[in-house]
Amino acid sequence: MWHIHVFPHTVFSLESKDWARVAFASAFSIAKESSAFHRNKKMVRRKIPIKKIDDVTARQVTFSKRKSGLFKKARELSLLCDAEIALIVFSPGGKLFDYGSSSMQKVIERHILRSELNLEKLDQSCPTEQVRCNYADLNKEFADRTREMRQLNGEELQGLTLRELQKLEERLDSSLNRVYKAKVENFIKEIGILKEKMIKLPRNEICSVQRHEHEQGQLFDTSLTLGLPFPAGSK
Amino acid sequence: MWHIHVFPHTVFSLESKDWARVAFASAFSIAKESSAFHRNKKMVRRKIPIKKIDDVTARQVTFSKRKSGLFKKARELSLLCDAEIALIVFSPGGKLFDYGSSSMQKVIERHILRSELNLEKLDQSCPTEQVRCNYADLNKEFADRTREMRQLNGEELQGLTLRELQKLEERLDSSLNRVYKAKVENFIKEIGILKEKMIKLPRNEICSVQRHEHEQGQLFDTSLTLGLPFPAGSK
DNA sequence: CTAGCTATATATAAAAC
DNA sequence: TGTTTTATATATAGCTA
Repeated sequence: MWHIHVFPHTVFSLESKDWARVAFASAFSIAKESSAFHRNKKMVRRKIPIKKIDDVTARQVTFSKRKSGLFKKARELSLLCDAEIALIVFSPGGKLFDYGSSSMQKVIERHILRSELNLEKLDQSCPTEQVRCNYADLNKEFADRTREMRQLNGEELQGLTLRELQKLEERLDSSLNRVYKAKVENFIKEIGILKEKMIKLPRNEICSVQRHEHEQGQLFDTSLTLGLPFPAGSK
Repeated sequence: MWHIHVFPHTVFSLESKDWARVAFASAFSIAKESSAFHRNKKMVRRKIPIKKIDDVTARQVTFSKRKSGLFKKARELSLLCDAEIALIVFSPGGKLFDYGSSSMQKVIERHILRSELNLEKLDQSCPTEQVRCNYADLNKEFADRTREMRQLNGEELQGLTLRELQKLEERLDSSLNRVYKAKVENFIKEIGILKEKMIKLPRNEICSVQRHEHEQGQLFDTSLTLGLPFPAGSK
């Protein structure tokens, strides 16, 4: 495989070297005819570091451009993926720009619902009609969540189809895997801590350390049950 | 100074990038005639229309990618231009993602201040103490339930102790067992139904039954995948 | 779902209007 | 500020692991 590189970014690959030469030779002679050959453009668009732009004018221009880009992206994401989105932007000058995929208010309220921190504030002010509506929504969502969790607990499985059971099982299995991994990580960490302690202790205290290890026996048993190779160097 | 390399030995140097571009463009158009080109080419990254993506998997992937892009842009705009920004996104599945350049709440409050619509609404009804209490309770319970389910899903496991992880694993494992059993029962039942149908049918229709069985192939595959050996992590 | 990859599509810095 | 142009930087669709 042969490559034609037009630095710095473009690479074109060809299977035959001869072929590449011929192609390029032709291209070169054609290119020489071009007027573009004789133009000399300057290069622009440097990469900028992500920190506050010092120059005021440049900052404003960038703000304007990037803001419109951001809103466009938000709109697109909402449309493409059927997501509910709220975007609020205050310019440095204090001007407000916003976008809400459905109703700004609905999205914000939904957000507040999820945030315990905001709960106090919510209690202070008077909830609106919409909040009460959301109360019903929350109630419904809660019921759904409860049913889902029952099924995750392996209850109420009668009504499910084979396919649904299959999905449930896969979900549980992957959850189990993650939990297992977390446990193993935790386990390895604990082993590390124990080893460190052991090294630091003077010889005449080793005994008590060993007792301590024994108390943690379950920890070791667990690892063995799961087929973990015993960590190298541990005693 | 730009270079065009025809590897490994031939190098053309050009003074302007335009030269290189034109030369390359010609080379490329010639190259396109080559069968070698067509053999290896695979076209990717088509432009997509901005409307809801039908395919569920693709939608999820796109959501994930674009979401991170959107949050990145928001962060950048906030940093570059010293703007106050709040971004709230609910996935189609109801999961919440948010970003606030300062405090989410501060930005939202500032937004609400600016919105006359909200001011009117806020002046309206005050719910009773009872409703507020229930609402808060429900909200709290919902949050708890959500956290619990996340853990059942194998997320947010960092804070848990080894013992808690162990319990979680046991719980998942027994759930998995129940689901597995339910599935096997379901499976056996379906097999029974199929057999019964087969017996009832006259001989000359056996053929079609077999075709039917074939269409249900996944059911059998499923059972094989699943069955045996017992699901990972089970004891 | 997370993570990379490649080729393309988009966003955007700079400059000029 | 708004737009357009240009050349580059970045985002991301479709795949794959």
